[in-house]
Amino acid sequence: MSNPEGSLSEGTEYRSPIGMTEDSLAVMERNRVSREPWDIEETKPCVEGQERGVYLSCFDMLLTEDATWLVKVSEASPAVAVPMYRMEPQEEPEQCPVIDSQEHGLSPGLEGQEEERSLEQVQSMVVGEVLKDIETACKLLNITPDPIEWNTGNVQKWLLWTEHLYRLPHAGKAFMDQIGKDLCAMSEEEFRQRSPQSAWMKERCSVGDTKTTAGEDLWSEADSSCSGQPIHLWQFLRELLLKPHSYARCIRWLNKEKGIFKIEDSAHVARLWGLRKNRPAMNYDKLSRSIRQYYKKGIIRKPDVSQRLVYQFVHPVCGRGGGGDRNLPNPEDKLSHNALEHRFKT
DNA sequence: AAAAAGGACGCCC
DNA sequence: GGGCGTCCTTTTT
Repeated sequence: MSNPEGSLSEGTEYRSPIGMTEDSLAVMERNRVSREPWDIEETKPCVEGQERGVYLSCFDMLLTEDATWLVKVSEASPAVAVPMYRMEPQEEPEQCPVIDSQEHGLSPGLEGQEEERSLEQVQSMVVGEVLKDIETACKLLNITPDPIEWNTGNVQKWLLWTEHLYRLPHAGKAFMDQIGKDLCAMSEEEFRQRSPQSAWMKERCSVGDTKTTAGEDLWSEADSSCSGQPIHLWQFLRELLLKPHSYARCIRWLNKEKGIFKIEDSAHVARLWGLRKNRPAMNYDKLSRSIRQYYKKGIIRKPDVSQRLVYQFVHPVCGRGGGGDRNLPNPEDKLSHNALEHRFKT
């Protein structure tokens, strides 16, 4: 039984089972690469960087911001609280309750425990994905993932990358001649003093209005719509597929290499598409009609063995992150990606 | 019942 | 004209 048409008024937020809005999820998800979630062990070296506190790092820009969003959401829905101080990967998550049920006047039942687990998973995902992003960025920049080893050139590279990624004002001069060790030793206050403009930008991102489409806007900015063109449905689907820890519940790869994906929750995907296009009456019937238009154009097709809600990108293309997450020819995408690589690899 | 397929028409860029 | 969004009928799962 799907959502009756038109029942979702404009601006209505989809609330996931764990109590987070789509917007907050979307913000969490920005700029990540498309590797599978849950495997955070491999990026352990980066955790050291976090502990040392590289304040103008991807970690800071993403993690602190994400954590703030998480907290904001938790404030809006008291049933779910994600304390900021619990963002580190836990060695024994079972013993580290995320929800302080006493503080929030809730008695921990089976449902509560399940929510706790979900939240722990979300936290691990956020941390894991951020760490992966850092690792990926470092690979792309050809620098070590451990900031303590960065020389001045590495630091400037990282700054340039971060500024570009988050559209921050140029802050490189403020950190001229700084080596990674300096950055790691820097307190947040020192960082703010050194680059008040960037600090302000960060603040502004954190204080977004969760009730509006702020999250959506930020998300859009960082994704397909940065070209200025209205997003295509196939691009949107790809975006969702690239963010499995957010959207795997509604759409996921069956065979990433072949571009085969399954829509697990047609109503949800349609709702997201409707939100993105500001079409509150969007439903799967209409969305699927648009997908079927792609058959003739050779963009999406039904897989050889046709299954309900399973489609296939006709031209899966491997891309960034080495995970084969590019699925369609997109000249603009490719250009910008190549330009980025060229710009930062030197 | 939900999904799939595709025709038809309208709207907006 | 392209890319949907909407509505529709028929067929399949």
